[in-house]
Amino acid sequence: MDDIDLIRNFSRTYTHRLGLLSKSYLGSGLALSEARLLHDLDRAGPVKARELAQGLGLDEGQTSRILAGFARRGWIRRARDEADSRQRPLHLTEAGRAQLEVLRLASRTAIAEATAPLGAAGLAALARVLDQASDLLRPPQPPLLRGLLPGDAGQVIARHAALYARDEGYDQSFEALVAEILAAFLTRNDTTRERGWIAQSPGGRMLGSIFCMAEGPEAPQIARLRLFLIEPEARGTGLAQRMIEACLGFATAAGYRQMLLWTHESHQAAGRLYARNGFALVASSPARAFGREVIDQTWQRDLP
Amino acid sequence: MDDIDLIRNFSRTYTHRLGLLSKSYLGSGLALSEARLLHDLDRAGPVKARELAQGLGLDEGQTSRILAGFARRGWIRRARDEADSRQRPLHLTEAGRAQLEVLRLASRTAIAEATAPLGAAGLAALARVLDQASDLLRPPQPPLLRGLLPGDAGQVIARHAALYARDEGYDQSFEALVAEILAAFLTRNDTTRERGWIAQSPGGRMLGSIFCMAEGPEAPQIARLRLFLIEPEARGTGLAQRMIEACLGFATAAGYRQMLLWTHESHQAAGRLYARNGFALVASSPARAFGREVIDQTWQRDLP
DNA sequence: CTGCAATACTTGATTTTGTCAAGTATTGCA
DNA sequence: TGCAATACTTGACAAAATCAAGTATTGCAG
Repeated sequence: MDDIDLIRNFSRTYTHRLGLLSKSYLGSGLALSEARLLHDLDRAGPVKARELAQGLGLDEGQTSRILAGFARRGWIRRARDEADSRQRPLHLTEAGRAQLEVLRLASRTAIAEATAPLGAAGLAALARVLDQASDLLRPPQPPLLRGLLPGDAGQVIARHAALYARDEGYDQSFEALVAEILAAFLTRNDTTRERGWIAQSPGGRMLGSIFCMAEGPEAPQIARLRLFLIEPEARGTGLAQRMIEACLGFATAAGYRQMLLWTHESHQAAGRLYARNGFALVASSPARAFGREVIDQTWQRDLP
Repeated sequence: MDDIDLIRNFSRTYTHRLGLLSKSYLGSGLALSEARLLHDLDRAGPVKARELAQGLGLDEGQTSRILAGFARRGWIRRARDEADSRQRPLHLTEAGRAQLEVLRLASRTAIAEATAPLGAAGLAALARVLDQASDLLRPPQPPLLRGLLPGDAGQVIARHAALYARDEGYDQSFEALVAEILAAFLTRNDTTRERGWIAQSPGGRMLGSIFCMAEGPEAPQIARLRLFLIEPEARGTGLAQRMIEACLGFATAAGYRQMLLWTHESHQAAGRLYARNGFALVASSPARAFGREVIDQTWQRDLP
C-alpha cells in the first residue's frame, strides 16, 4: 500500500463513517453545493460569482441559479459595480450569516453523532490528526520559530531517530545519544546561555529543530549548534537559513565568541549551508558510530 | 476552534483540494455511487443487494437500477439463492474486477495530480497522517504489543511530557527525567534482562508503553516497572491489563524475584490496576516534584 | 468611433441522479 | 390458509448537474 493508496483508503473510510460530506445539510434544507457556496460567500469584501464558481468547481449556470435563490431568500445582496456593470458583487447579509450559523450547528450535530462511538478522547485524537492534514493541504505558509513546549524534546528525539534510521541506517544508540543530549539540556535549563527552537507550520506540525548549547564550563566562549533537523517536506524552502540565523543571532547576543558544530560528510546540502553562513571545515575523520561507518566533520566560525 | 470545528474545517479543505471525492470517476464514466457500489462488491463471497445499499446509505431503488446496469455490462453475476429465491446473491466477474482496476488507476491519477504541489515528501507526510485518521475511524481492533523501533523512545518521552504537563501541570524537568531514563535504557541495551513494549493500533498509532527495567547491579533480583502510559483514547479497554501481564511475564521469565513501581496517589485507576495484579502499596510520602506537590507511592509484589 | 472578441452573468433544454411510494414474488409463521 | 415480513424491482417525480445558447457590457485593434 503506497502513499496514494493510503489516501484512497482514507477517502473511502471517511466518506463511509462521516457520510455527512454529502447529506448532513439536508437537515437544513440546503444541498451540498448551496452550503459550500454560502460558506464561501462569508468574506469581508464583495465576491464575484465567477470566482465562487471556479473556486468550488461548480458550473456557472448552476451557481447563477443558486445565487438567485439566495437573493430571493434575502441571504445576499447583489450590488452593481460602478466601473463595470456586468459584474454584480455579492455581499452576505445578516440573514445570510444567520443561515450560515444554522448550517454550522446542523453540521456540528451530524459530526458529533457520527463520531460518538469514538468517545471524547478519540474525537480529540481524530481532530488533532485531521488538523495536521488540513495544515498539509493548505498552501504552504511561512513556518514559525518558537521555544520548546512540553513534548517537543521527545518529538525532536523521535524524529532524529526515525529519519536517521531510515536514511542512514543508524541504530538505537543514536536515539540514546540524542535523548541524553536533550535530557542534559532540559536539566541545565540555562535560558540565558542556551536555547532551542522548534520550527512549526501555522497548523502546529513540527517541521524542524535547532539548538544553541554551551560547549561547557571549561570553554565559556564557545557555543555549539546541535540537533539541527528539518523534516523532508520542509527542505529547500529557506527554513534552514532562518533557523541558523536565529541560532547565530542568539549565540552572538549571549556573548559567545565562537560556534562549533558536528556533522557528517554525507550531509552535503547541510555542508553548503554551513559554508554559506561563515562556517569552515576544521576537522574531518572517519569513525564508526551508531552501527555505521561515517566521516565526522567539525565546522567552526567566529561570532562578531 | 474546538475538535468538531477542526473536523469541519478539514472536511472543507479536503473536498476543496481533492475535489475528486465527487468527480474523478467521471473519467471512467462512472458516477460516485456506482464506483462505491462496485468497490463494495469486491469480496470473497456473495453479497446481498440490500446489504450493499445499507452499507453505503444508498436508496434501494437506486441500488437496484445501478446493479441492473452492472449486470448488463457483464460486471456482476446475479445468482439465485437455492434456499430463498427472493435473494439474488451478487458476484463480481473478472470483467467487473478489471473495471475496478480501471477505476483505481483513474482515482490514483486524480490524487497524484491534486497532491502534486505537495511534493513527494509532503505526499508521504499527508498519507501518514490520513492513515492515522483511517485507523481512528475504523472500528477499534485489539492493539498489538511490540518491541521498540527507532523513534519510539522519543515518542514515549513526548507523550509522557505532553500528557503529564496537560493533566498534572508537570514542568520540563519531568521530560528531562523521562529522557534520561530512556537514554540509559537504550544505552544498556540489555535485551535479556530489560525490555520495553509499545502498544500500537493495527494502523500504527502508538497507544501506550510499558517497560521492565533492572533495579540495578546491587539488587539483581529486583525489577522495576516504568514508563507505563496509555493514551486517553485507549483507556478502559483492557489494554492496560494486557500490558502489565506482558511485563510481569517477562520479568518472571528473566528470573527476577520481585517487582517495584513508583506512581502518584492521584492516579487512582492505575492504583486499582496494580492492586488487582498482586502489587501492594509499601510506601507513600509527600514530595515536591516537577513543579508540583504530589504524594509519591511505591508498590511492590513478589514474582513466582 | 466602429465593430468584434472577450467578459460576466443568465436562461433554457436535457440528462443524470436521487427520492418516495407502490409493485411483484417469495418466505415464515400463527 | 392467510397475512405480515423480506428481497428486490419499477414507476413517477423532484432535485441537481451539465451543456449550450442567450443578453448586456467592456476593452481594444484598426
